[in-house]
Amino acid sequence: MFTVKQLSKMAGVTSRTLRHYDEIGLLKPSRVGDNGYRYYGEESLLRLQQILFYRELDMPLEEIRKIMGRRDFDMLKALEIHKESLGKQMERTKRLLVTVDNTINHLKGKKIMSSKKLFEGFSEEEQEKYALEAEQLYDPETVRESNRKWKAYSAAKKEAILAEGQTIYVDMVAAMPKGAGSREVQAIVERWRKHMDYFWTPNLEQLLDLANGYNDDPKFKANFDKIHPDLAEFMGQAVKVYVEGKK
Amino acid sequence: MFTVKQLSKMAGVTSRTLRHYDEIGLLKPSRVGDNGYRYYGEESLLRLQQILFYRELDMPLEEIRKIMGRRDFDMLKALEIHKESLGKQMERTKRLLVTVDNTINHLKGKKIMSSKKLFEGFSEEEQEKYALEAEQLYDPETVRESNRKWKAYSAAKKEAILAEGQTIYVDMVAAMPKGAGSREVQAIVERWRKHMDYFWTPNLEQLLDLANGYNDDPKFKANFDKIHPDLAEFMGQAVKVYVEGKK
DNA sequence: CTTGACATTAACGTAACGTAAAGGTTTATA
DNA sequence: TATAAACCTTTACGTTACGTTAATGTCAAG
Repeated sequence: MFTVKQLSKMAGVTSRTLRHYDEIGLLKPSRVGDNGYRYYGEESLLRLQQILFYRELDMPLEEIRKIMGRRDFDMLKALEIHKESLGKQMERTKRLLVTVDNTINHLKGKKIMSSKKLFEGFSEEEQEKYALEAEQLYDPETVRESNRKWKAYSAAKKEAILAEGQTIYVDMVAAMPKGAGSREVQAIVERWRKHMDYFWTPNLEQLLDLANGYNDDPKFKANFDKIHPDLAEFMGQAVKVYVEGKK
Repeated sequence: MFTVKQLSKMAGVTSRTLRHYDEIGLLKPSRVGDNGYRYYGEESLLRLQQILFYRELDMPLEEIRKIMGRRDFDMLKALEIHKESLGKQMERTKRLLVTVDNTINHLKGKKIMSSKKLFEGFSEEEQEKYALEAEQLYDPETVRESNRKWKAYSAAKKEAILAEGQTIYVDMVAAMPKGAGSREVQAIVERWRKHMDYFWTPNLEQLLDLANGYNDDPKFKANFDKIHPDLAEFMGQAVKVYVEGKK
């Protein structure tokens, strides 16, 4: 068990940072003493390391929390992806070094640079930086494939489950005119929650994240759009009402 | 001449960012039209590029402004230092990649890692990142050496000037009990300002930055401490009063 | 001459902590 | 055993570098 100071020194962060991560639920201490002191165990080390890798790529803490909160979060897979991302970062820095050299020669009059060449390496699809990591987030393939529960079902059962999902979404579309807060819609959300049980059992917060994921992730959204263009957003609202009602 | 949108697209920043840089005086447009539109010329390109290089190393905008506001700011020299700094960044990333690999093997049970090895590459003298760049700021050697005015003096004259500086600081220490706002101290500040003229003629804001630099820069402060432990701080206060009185 | 893409200022919002302030706890040492 | 140094706590306001409306003005093209 490590104290705040010990862990912070090891990882090169301040104790304020650890307290902040506790506050936002990103890294909770393994144990809290009667005196209120935070104590971190070995597991915390690996988790903090992961957080720092994500942070290294300027990923918002909120998103880090979402990714690491996933039921199918795989640390080994995450580390492999970090390797790729860090590699991209190195390439970016290399391009910047080239730009520096070019600019030096430009200033010495040995070379002429176009306006846009001056900024080569800075932007250039800057979202691609941690795009890889983010992709890991709400890709339905990944979600199902990596799930033990799902794998255990027979082929026939899988078919049936997927069909059930379809009817739920179709029913939801039919109920949309009633409004997200209506009894009918909320009943369907209840069915949807039970349905999710086939894959994994999310808590209320994760349930909300999942429904919002329908909006955020393009692949997921595309599937919903096929049923109805407003379904994805409607689901988000309906689940929000549902979750708030449960608390 | 480029519009906000054009420049922002080239450099990969938002127009809000450019407006912000204008606000804080980091990058002013070359010309402002009667309609209030900002127009940026070729010089702005190089300046923005510099800013982005500094920003790449997580340097606060305020510090960037200070460095680039220096009378002896040398773009070529700055670019050379960027090369070094970016090189350090690459080494850091390399170490992180090693840490990723080590952790992977650790998780696979092929290796045992010490707690601190888990965080290798994250901190490790993290201040050194742009220490090089910041050093350029208030290092008296750099300042004097790179100054044309100073170089032009004869050896004897240089001696005399440095001696004059000493008497000013000694007089200042003697006047400290009178208080920073006292007539005596303010008179010495006036002498000090004239004295600075031998090196370069700063405006009021730069004068304040310089005096504060006596506090911030360890090398500079060490020299002052030899005369009196409170001199550096006192100078800052006295000059602050002086500058505020002049405005 | 209108429409759409651009520009402006003003002002409030946010993320990830930094930085006191005011106070309890633990540990080393005299 | 006392007491100081070094740790820990919560509370709360401050800061940086913009993002994000909102309300409005301007310019280029059809």
